[in-house]
Amino acid sequence: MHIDLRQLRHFIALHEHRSFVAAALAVNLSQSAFSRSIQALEHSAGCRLVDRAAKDLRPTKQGLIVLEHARRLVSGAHNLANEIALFNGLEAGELRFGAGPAPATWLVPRAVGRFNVRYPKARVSFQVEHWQALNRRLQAEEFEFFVADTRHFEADPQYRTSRLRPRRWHFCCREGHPLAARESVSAEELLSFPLATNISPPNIRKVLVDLSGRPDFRPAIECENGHSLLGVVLASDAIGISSGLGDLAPPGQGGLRPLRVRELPDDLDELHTRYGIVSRAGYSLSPLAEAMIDELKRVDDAT
DNA sequence: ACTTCAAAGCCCGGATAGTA
DNA sequence: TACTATCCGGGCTTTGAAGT
Repeated sequence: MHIDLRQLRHFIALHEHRSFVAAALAVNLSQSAFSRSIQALEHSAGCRLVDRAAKDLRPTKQGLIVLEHARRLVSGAHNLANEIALFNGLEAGELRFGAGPAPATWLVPRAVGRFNVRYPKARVSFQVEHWQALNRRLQAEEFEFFVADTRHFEADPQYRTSRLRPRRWHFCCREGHPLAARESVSAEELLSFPLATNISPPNIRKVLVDLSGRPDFRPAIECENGHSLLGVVLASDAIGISSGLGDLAPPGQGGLRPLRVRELPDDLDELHTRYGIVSRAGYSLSPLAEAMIDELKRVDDAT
């Protein structure tokens, strides 16, 4: 059987998108070229790899075997390219990863900064998105890993998760805010001000629903960009959420002030972050990805 | 040993037929 | 109607023979 990595990539894309049209689009091919690529792979294998009679285009038994090996081979090829780049250009490879809004405000920029000092020739691009979009990109092999809340992935054998230190998050307001000087505030007082936050993390959503008593609670201001939200908090009377990753400034520096809410016990599990590194199980990471994860863990440990 | 060049092969996109 | 398969022509790459 002749092994063609391009065809294997196409087969993986077909499995992920479950549509010739969508998969062709994802790999930048026309539908006809994509269809022929899958046919050529099936011809090489000497059997059907996709059950076209099934509406979800599921792989046949042979297709599942090919898929399993295809993932390993494609990942191996990527790692090989990166390792050769490491030898040839002294860390001149390319790394792409993703980050959730909260880690992207503080942890990721610091780690990327340190990484760049260590590997000045490496090209790094990271994208900040909601966890579902991060997951889509991970599955499409656009990312090697992402840094985000790991709750959605821990129990799923398709993923490998590595937890960072849990941190206490706080409601916060600007210095000079009517609540800033208070030792503690009630939920009612807190919610009398507009809330500017992202409610994607399930723990934050649960706390807000419990505090407000409303299952459909929505903040007044929502945005995926953590920096923008904290900017709103600094420029208004809105209440925000500091991620516990170093965005609170010492008093007197015009930064954000944490607010203690009387109804929330300090040991409440939902008040702690569960950030971590999420990658695909069964895929080894490139040396650059490993190096970036090391930096993320070092920055996490140092703060 | 190296270069040139034509033929063959491969892959592509567009158009369209066939099917559920 | 949406989706996959096939036909066709164009462009690029590879191969191998011929020439230097």
